[in-house]
Amino acid sequence: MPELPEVETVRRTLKAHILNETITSVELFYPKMIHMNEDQFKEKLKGQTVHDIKRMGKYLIFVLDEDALIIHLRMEGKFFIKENEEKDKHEHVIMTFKSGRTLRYHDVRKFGTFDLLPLDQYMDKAPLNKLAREPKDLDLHTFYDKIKHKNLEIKPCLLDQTIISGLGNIYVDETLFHARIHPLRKGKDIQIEEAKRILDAAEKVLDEAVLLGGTTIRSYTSSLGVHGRFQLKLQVHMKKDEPCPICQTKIIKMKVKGRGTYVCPNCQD
DNA sequence: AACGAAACCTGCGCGC
DNA sequence: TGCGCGCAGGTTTCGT
Repeated sequence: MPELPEVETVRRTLKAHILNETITSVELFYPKMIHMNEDQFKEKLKGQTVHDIKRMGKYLIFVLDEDALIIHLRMEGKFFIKENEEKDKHEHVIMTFKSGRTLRYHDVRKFGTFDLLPLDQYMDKAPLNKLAREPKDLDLHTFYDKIKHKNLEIKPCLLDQTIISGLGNIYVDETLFHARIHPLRKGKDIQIEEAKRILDAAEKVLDEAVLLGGTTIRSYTSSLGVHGRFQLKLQVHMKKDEPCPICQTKIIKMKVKGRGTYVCPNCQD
């Protein structure tokens, strides 16, 4: 669920709360989510201070003294800041700071990932080295060159973070609706003018969603208690059988490469 | 190389 | 009430 706007919202909220905090200890309850030795992970983090929190696509980057902690929330990852409270069943990483406060990583599905890499290397290694730019920074021709030979449908192209970053299932549906492009169109059949419409629509959709604090579709609490409001602006996603806001045709739900996909069969072609 | 499918997980809502 | 099943979805891994 967290796509670029939700991750950006988490970034801003987290930064306001834990900037300049120094890590005194780390507890790890699901070691599979880090991609290194558990003891090394804890030892390296200990003593480092959070100097900045950045974001690239859907990744959060904690800038520490020596290392970058690169976090992907995947489907359901979220953070909470607590004092001494008891550990929740779904908290998999707990960082304790000098102030006594703790940062809890909570993830029911356990899909999230943490990677710790030296500051001078993290851009050149997985998971960030192949990440594409996000819509506002992506050059039209760079984007067009990556899709123009693809036999793959445009929707999965847009979900591919090495082609364009930041979009997930919700915002791809919204982007294609605004661009008036059907999700089943092949990448190679997209004209450059249409590619421009897609980039413009993606930028606009993401910008507005960031302004509204992202989308909260699930009923349970979001990261740090922040609730987004963009769900109120969704045009097609989750709108099966409702009238298209432009032409009143019923929105249909279909599967595209296994993903639930909402489309106005009249506006998008 | 390029694509498809399965895997990673858990909770929820459904039909029976 | 309880059970099994499909579904949800971002990304990696494995297979073709």
